Amino acid sequence: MDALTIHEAAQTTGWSPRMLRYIENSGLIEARRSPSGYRLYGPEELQRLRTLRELLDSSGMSLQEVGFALRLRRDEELAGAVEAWFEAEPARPEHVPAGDWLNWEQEKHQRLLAATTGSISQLTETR
Amino acid sequence: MDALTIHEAAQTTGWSPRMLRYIENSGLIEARRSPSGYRLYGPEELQRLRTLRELLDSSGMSLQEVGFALRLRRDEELAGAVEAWFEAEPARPEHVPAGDWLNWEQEKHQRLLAATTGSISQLTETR
DNA sequence: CAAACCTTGACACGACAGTGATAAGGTTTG
DNA sequence: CAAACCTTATCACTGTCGTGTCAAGGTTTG
Repeated sequence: MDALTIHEAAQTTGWSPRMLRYIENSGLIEARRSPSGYRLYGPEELQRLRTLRELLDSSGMSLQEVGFALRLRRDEELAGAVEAWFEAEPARPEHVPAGDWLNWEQEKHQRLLAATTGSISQLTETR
Repeated sequence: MDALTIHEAAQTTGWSPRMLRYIENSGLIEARRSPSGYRLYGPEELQRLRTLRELLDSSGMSLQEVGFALRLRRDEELAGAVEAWFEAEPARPEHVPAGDWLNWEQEKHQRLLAATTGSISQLTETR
């Protein structure tokens, strides 16, 4: 039986059992379950728990941010939308007729949205 | 003078002046300043403010998460550490002698740390 | 010069993240 | 079978995010 129960896993990884459950339903590290529903932590999960702690400590990230990073790499569309927002930055217009620039920006906004966010924009409509 | 003051910018973008300042010191969108220190929002900033709102609304991200995404793309080392953590996932050991596996994980952890986090590890030491 | 802006800093408040503790009930095991 | 686990759910508390508001003081402008 090369798997630990939640208390044992907590022991070797330095997390509390509470946090192990919390981490699990944040989607970061899920333990497999015994027939009766007990969490079982194998070598891989213990490894990830230890490196997770290390990651948080050394980088100053929050659990939630790691969760977000996970979301970013799982959700292609989300990553694309974020990417698009950052990429749009350098696009500074040089010469637009005075009085028109504000409006021009509005239109550009529309164009960009249509071009970049793709199916996300369905959800947005005219709100 | 093709730039708006903070109130005007708030007006056209739908943010409050308060939030414009908040967004600024979260590092997301910085307005240039007039000689006396007033924030001045040009076309580009207005554009970004509008698309930022769109991004938040359509993707369900928080401001803080966009801020984190920014940090991720500015801080190479941070991105590397996160990447390394996710990449380590599939590396599941197949056969380790019974009784040794727990220890093996410990060592692997050390190796991985040394290999991936680079100069970050200086900060971590033996804490 | 007074009204209407702007600045930074602070207090406040609801929502949520992170975490412990505790309750009510099922499982494993000496 | 009782002790020592496990499960989910909930209450509670601290801290941070997102946001408004207000204070004290500088700037712009009719």
